[in-house]
Amino acid sequence: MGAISFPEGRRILFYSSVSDCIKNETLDEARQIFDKIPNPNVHLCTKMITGFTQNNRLKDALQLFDEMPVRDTIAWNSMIKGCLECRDLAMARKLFDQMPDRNVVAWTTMINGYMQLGRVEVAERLFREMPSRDTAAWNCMIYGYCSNGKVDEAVRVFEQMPSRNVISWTSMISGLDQNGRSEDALRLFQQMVGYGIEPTTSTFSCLISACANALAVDLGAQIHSRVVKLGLVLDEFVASSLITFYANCQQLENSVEVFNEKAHGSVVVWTSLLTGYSLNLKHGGALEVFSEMIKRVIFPNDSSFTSALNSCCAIGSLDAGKMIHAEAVKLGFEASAFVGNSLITFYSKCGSIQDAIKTFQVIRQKNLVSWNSILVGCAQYGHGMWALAFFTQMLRTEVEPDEITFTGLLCAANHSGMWQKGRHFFQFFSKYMSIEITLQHYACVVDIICHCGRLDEAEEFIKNMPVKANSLVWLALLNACCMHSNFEIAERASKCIMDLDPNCSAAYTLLSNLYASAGRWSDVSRIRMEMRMRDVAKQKGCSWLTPEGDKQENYHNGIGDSWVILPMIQVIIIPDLPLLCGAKPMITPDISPLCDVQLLTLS
DNA sequence: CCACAGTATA
Repeated sequence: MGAISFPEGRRILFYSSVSDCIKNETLDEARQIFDKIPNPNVHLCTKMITGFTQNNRLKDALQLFDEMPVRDTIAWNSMIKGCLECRDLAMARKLFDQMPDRNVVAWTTMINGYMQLGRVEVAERLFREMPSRDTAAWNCMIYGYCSNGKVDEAVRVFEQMPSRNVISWTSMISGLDQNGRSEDALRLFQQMVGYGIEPTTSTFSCLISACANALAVDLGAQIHSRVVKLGLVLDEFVASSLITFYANCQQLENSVEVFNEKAHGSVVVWTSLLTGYSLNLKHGGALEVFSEMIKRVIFPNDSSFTSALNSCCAIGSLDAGKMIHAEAVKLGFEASAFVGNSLITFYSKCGSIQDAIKTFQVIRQKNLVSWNSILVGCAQYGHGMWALAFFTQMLRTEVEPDEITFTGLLCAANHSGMWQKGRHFFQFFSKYMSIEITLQHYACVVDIICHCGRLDEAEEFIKNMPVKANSLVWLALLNACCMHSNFEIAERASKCIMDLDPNCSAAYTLLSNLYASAGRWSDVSRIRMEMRMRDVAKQKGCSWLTPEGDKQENYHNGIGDSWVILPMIQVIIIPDLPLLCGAKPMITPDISPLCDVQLLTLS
C-alpha cells in the first residue's frame, strides 16, 4: 500500500537526506525521516544501524536490526561491528554465532574485536578456525599482535603471509615503531621501497613518527621534502607527525613552519604543536597555543590538557594552571582520569595540596596513576598521615599498588617522622604485595632505619638484602653516619661505595666533611688528594623548581642564584615557595617518575 | 542509476 503510493524518485530523495543527517550527526532527525519511509531497503537500514552504533546507541541499532525483514551479510557484519564499537563483546559473539553465512569480513571483524580487548588467544583460535583468509585478515593479525605488544608474533605473521599489500607493510612499520623498535621500522621501510611498493599517506605518517622516535633527523627531513612534493603536507596525520618529528629533534621553528602551512582545524595537529613547545621547555609558547585553541573553538583533548598542565607545572604558575583547570571543567573533563591525574600532580607540585585532593575526589574512575599521584603529592607536601590514609583507602579498591605506590609511602613515612611505620610498611609490602622491591626502596628503608638512630642495624640490613646494594643505598647510610659522627661505619660504607662507583663525588665530599667536623685535617686532605687523582668531578645539583615562578632560564642549566649546591646531595632553598616543601628541606631518594623534584637532605 | 561490512595513520 504505502510502497505503491511512494514514487521511486521520492524514495531516493529521502534516502539521501537520511544519509546527510547521519553525516551531520543529527541522528534523531535522520530517524524521523527514516520512519516516514515505507519498507526501507536493507542498504538504508544498515546505514541507520551504523549511525546508531557510532553514536553509542546500541539499543536502537539492535531494535532496528531485529525489525529488518531481510538481512544480508553486510547488515549482519555492520551489526556485529556496531556491538564491538559499543563494547558489547558478548552480543557481538552471539550474533556472530547466529549469523547464517559468515564471510571472511565477519571473521575478521570478530578477530579484531577480540584483539582490541586484549583477548589474543581467542583471536588466534578464530584465525586458525576461519575457513579462508584474505590479506585483510592477515593484516588484522599483524595489527592485533602489535597493539598487544607481541611484535615478534606480528613479524612472524608478516613473514608467513602469502601476499602483502601496502597496509601490511604500513601496519608492520607502525607496529615496530610503537613497540620501541623504531630503527627496525625504518629498515623495514627501506625494504618496502626495495620491493617497489608505493607508500600511501598513512605510510608516510607512520614513517615520520618512526623518524621522530628514532631521532632520524636526516631521513625525516628527506621524507618531509618528498611529502611536500607529493602535496601531502596538508594532510592532518602527516602534518602532526611532522610537527612532532621536528619538536623531538629540537627544531621547533620547523614544527611551527609545518603548522603554518594551513589553518588547521584538527585538535591533534594543534596538540602536537602544544606538546612540542612544552617538551622543548618553551612553556610560555605552549600556553599561548592552548589559549589560541580555545579562542578558535578547537575542542582540546586529554593530551592537550596534560601538555598544557605540564608547562604550568614547569613554570610553577598556579594561576595559569587554574585557568586550564577551569577550562577543563567547562568542557566536561572534570571527571576524566587523564586530565585529573595531571591536575593532581600540578597542584601538589605547586604546593596546593588541598586543590590536589579536591581534584582527586572528582575523578570518576580513579586508576593506579591517580592513587599514586595523590599519595606522592601528600608525601612531598609533608602530609605523611594523609598519604597513609589514601593508601588505606586504596587497599579497599580494585587498584593494585605498585612500586611507585610503595616508594611514595616510604617517602611519606620518612618525611613525616613516621619511622617505625615506615619499617612496618616495608615488612608489609615484602610479605603481602607482589611487587618488585627496587634498590630505591632499599635506600629509602636504610634512610628510615638510620632515622631511628640504628646505624648498626641499617648496615646489617644492607648486608642481608637479597640483592646487591648499589652506591645509593650505601650513600644513605654514609649520609647518616656523617650526621651521627660515626667514623667506623662511615669508613666501611665509603669503601663499599668506592668499590661500586669510584667516581661517586658525594661519598668523597661526605667523608671529607665528616673528618673536617672532627678536625682530622690530614684525613681531609688525603681524601681531597684522592679525589683529584681519580679525577672525580663534583656534580651540580639540578631541580625543576625555580625560586621565582617564571624564570625559565634558571632551570635550563639547573642553576639559579638561590640554590645551595652540594655534590649529589641537593639542598634547595626555595624562598618564594615555602608551601611546597614545608619549612625545612626534605629528604627523599628519588621519589618517582611522577615527580621531577629530587631532593636529598642533610637535616 | 547508487546507496551498507573487515585490515594501516596523530
